Amino acid sequence: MSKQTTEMLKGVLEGIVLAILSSRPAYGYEITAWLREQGFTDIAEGTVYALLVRVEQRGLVDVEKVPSEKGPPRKVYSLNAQGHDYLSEFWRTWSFLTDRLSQLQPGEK
Amino acid sequence: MSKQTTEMLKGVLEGIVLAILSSRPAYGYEITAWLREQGFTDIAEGTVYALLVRVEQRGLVDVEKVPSEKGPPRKVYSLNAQGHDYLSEFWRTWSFLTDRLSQLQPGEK
DNA sequence: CCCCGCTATTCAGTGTTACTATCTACTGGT
DNA sequence: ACCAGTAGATAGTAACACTGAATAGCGGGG
Repeated sequence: MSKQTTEMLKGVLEGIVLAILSSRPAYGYEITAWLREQGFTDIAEGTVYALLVRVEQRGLVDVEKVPSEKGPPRKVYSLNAQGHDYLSEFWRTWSFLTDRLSQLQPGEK
Repeated sequence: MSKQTTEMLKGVLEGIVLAILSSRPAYGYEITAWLREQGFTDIAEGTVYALLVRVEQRGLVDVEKVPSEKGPPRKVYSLNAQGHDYLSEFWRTWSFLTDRLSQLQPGEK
C-alpha cells in the first residue's frame, strides 16, 4: 500500500471499523477479511487487532468470547453506547473534512 | 482540537496544503491563517512549517525567499511538476476513502 | 532608547497510529 | 506426527501533528 494511503488511514481506519461494528458485531479476522474485499488490499492483520485492543481499552466496545469451530475462540466486538457517541463525533469530523476538501478539489475533467 | 480531528488530519493536512499551493504560491504564515479561517481553528503554526519542510525535502515544491515589509523574509512555496503528480495521487486516494466511507455512513436522518 | 506587538520561521520533545514480522493456539485432514 | 487454515497477541519502527519555546525583523509608544 502506498505510504500516502497509510498516513491517510490514521484516524480514519478506526472510524471505519467502528462503523462496521455499529451495523453488526464482528471479530478481528472477519473485519480484516471484509476490509480486503472492499479494496483495502494491504491492511495488515496486526493492525486491526491492535486497533480493536485500543477501542476496547477506551471502553467504546463490548467483547464476548465465542468458541470457534476452527481455531481459537473468537473475540466478538460490538459497539456500546459510548462507542455510538464516539462514532457520531467521528462522522461530524469526517463531514467537516470532506466539505473542506471538496472545495479545494479541482473541477473534475 | 479534538484528538479525533488531530488523528484524522494525518496525511490529509498535507494534501490540503498542497492543494492550496496548486492554485497559488503561498508562505507558511499565510497558509496557517487561511486554514484557521476555514475552520481548522487550532492548527498549530509549528505544524504547518514542519509540513512545508517535509514537502520541500521531498522535492514537491519550489521555494523562493521574498523580503517582507513587516518581519523576516517570507519563504514562498509553489507546487512543481512532481508536486502536481503527487497531488493527483492524493486525490485518487482521497476519492477511494470517501467512496468506502459513504457506503458505511448511515442514512442521514 | 527600549520594550511591546505583529509578522514569520525554526526546533526539540511527545503521543498516537499503522506497519512489519513474528509468535502462540486450536482444529481437522493426511 | 505433521501441516494448512483459522484466530489472536506482541515487540519494534516510521511518520505525523501537537506543544512550547526560541529566534528574528520591523513598527510605534512610553
